[in-house]
Formats: sequence, C-alpha cells, structure tokens
Amino acid sequence: MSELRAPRGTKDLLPPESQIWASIEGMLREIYKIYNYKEIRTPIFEDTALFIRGVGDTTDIVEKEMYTFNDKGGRSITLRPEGTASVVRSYIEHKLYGASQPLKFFYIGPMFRYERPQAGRYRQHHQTGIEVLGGDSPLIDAEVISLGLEILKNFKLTNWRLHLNSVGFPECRPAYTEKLITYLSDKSGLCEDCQKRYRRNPLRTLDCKSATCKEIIKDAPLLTNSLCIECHDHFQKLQEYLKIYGISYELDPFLVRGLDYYTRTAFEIKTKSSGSQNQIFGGGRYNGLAEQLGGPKSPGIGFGLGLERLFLALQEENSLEIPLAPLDVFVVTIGGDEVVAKGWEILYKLREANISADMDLLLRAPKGQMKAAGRNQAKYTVIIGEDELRANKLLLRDMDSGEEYTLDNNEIVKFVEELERGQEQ
RNA sequence: GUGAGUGUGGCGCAAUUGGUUAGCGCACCAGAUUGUGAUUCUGGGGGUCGUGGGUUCAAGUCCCAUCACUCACCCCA
Repeated sequence: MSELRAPRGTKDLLPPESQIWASIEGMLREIYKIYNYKEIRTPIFEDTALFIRGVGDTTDIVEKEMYTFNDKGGRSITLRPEGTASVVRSYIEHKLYGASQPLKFFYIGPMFRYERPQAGRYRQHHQTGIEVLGGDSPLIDAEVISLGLEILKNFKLTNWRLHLNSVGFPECRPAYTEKLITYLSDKSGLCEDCQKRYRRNPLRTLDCKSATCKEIIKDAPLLTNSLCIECHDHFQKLQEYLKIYGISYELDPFLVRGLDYYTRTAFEIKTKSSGSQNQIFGGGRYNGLAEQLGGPKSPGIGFGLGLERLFLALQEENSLEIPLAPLDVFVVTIGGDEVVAKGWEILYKLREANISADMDLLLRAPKGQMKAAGRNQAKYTVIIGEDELRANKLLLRDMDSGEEYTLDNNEIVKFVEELERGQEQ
C-alpha cells in the first residue's frame, strides 16, 4: 500500500457512491427552489478572526477544532468550520441589508474541523444549510424549521425527533444566568467540565451529559420561564405556526447550542440511529451576529445539516435508492484499424445525438469488449466487423434479450432513440 | 485531547500450542467458444502478512514503539 493516503478524517468519494451524492444534492436543490432559496457560495477559507468573533472564543470549535494556518502573506487563515459566519460576513460586506428583505440563502459544501474521526464525524464533512437574513418574524423561524424537515421527508427519513427551545436574548438572558448561577453555587458534584462552564458560559451546563450533572440540572430554574415578553411571544407564535404545518416537536429546556451566537429559537434534529453522532441537523436564530461582526444590526436564522449523517441515517433506514447509471450503447469492433475507425466515428454520432455511449479504449479482443459492455450495464451494443464495414451495415444487439438487428449505417441513431422511447412507456 | 479494539493479494476472510514453498472465495486476465457479454469448466497473474525495532534455532503468530482504520468519551453536522 502506498504511504500516500487521504488525510485522516477525510474520504474519497468514488462511484457509485459519488452518484448517490450527486442525486442527493440534486434533490436538495429542487427543494430549495420550491421554497425560493437562492444559492450562496462563500470561500472555503476565511480570516481566522471571522470565526473567533462569529462562533465565539469559548466554544470548542474555536478553542480546539479549527484548521488554522498562516498563508505566505502572514495572514491567519482558517478553513471554515461552519457556514453561518461566512454568509453573514458576505451579507455585510456586500451591503445586502440594503436589498429587499428577507434574503433567503442556501449552501452546500465542505466544512473542516480538527477532531478525532468516528462514525458520522469527519475532519472534512459536508453540510447543506440555509440562512434567512433581515427578518425577525417567528414565521421565518417556522419556515426554516419546516424546510429542514421537508428535506428529511423528501428523503423518506422517518426515525427522528425535533427538539425545540428558546434561549432568549442578550437582554433577558442575564437575569436567567444569574438564577442559574445562584442555583448551581451551592451544588457539589458538578463534573470537571461544568466547573469551568459554570464560570465561563453557565448555560452550557444545561446540556451536560454526565449523569451527576443531569441530576443536578434536572431541578434547575428553566430558561423558558425567564424569557422577556417579546421572546416568550416569539416562541409561542413559532409553535403555533409549526402546529399549522402538523409539525410535532419536543420542548427541550436544556437544549443550548454549542455556538455562542444563538438568540431565541434553537433546535436540533436527532435520529434514532445506532451511532452516537445522531444529530443530523441543528440551528437557530442569531440576531446579534451581524452586529458582532461589525455590520448593522440584522436578525438572522438558519440551520446546518450534515450530509454524511443524512447518508448514514438513510443507509440505516434502507431508504437509499442507488441511482442506476446504465449506458445506452457500447460500440464493439471486430477487426483491424479500419473497423476501429468506423466504430470511433459511430461513437461520435451517438454522443452527438445525446445517446450515452462508450467503446473499449484499450482495443481488446471482441470478447473483452463485450465483457466491458456488460460491466458498463450497456443496454445495447453496436457491433461492427469487416462484413458490416463492407456492406455499410451495423449490428445492434439488445443486451437483455440477446436479439440482434442489422441496420443501415445511418439508421442507428434513430433506431436507438425509438427503442428508448418505447422503453419509457 | 482521553480510552478500547483492529491492521494478511483490489475486496471479504483463513493459517492448530510460534515450525519450514502464507491458503480460500469474489474480482481481474486468458483459453474452452479463431466475429459476441452476465452461466459453466480449465488455467494464470497478483501478498517483503501496516511500518520499524526486539525476543527466539525459528515470528503472520509473542513483546515494544509508531502509523492508520474502527468504535466510544468530549463536542458538533
């Protein structure tokens, strides 16, 4: 084995798997079109400062998971660990807040995090996501969530749960944080991590997985009870809108997301699949982010959906349809240079007529060419030998039935087209 | 960053308590079928057993290190 391999935590995408990915992306684009979301493509790397300021410097992503390096100009560059910060940066940079609001974007692309790989977790993974900027209406929150669920529905994924919470605003959250700190201050037995969180980012103690912390947190005051009237109202309306779409959800007062920019709505979708990385997508509202990045105050909300995890969940539910990529025609030549040249010419004509076609480029013996036709799942082979060449004829073989037809040279394109049409009906 | 497991031809596996030319299936190539595939039969190519060191008369098999993969913790998509 060569010592040169794909870097740890990355993966080559080979056929036929790559075809499945292409079809997944195609389906996503269709859904986005129906919901009137437009694609945004931002750079895969950004100034490191963007993520430190955007994602938050006490988050795990920034503290230990970023791919950061200096470029030759001495700039600190980071491969994007998530999608939102870049989109908001772009929104500010191009002064899109001046356009008709809200703006509805989607993206599909790779993200990078330096972590130990495991099932459903890679150093380069792929996300699709949406961001809606320039609006604070709970109707937007409802659309974002319903669009996410629409994706799962389209892929016929059924085994999941929506967790929903509101984490309030920088205006009403401090009051709650106070209460939480007071509550926790006389509790002992918090895990090591939570001791730190307690000081730096108390909310994060809420979703700690350690059993003892869970036990302590269970009776903690609830954030949802401390929301200001506006946040409370926003949260209620969102739930009403979700109900109209028949979306069922689970209120999860301990759901706080690991990124600092969230305000009000926060949500996660967890699949019930076996692996431990079962959070397939998550997101929330980030009304303070644009301002934090130096732009005007502009509300926004979005989600990120992990494509590798979607893929895993689909595999577990067995609802992955492998798109067949059969070839219409494979050209087989039996003879010398002249026959090969003729086959080469026929191949061109077929392709010009948008018929998918190939031939054996290794100039193998006829038997080898037929084998190659079989491997390529060719529906038909066009066989040309010395006899056909002399008579200006071709032999068309149906690879399923074994039937063969003798055709005039110039009949072939029309004949294949008719056969194709016949099959579709 | 922490812990556990695994590492043999392209893929999936095997090799008795360390014992002599490391096997099998699939795949690949060729022939049977000198103008034709997916079946069948026959034959063939391909492995310094992840890498480096050590123990031993002898190591795929034991020990150490290292790398990679897998799974889990942490966290996230």
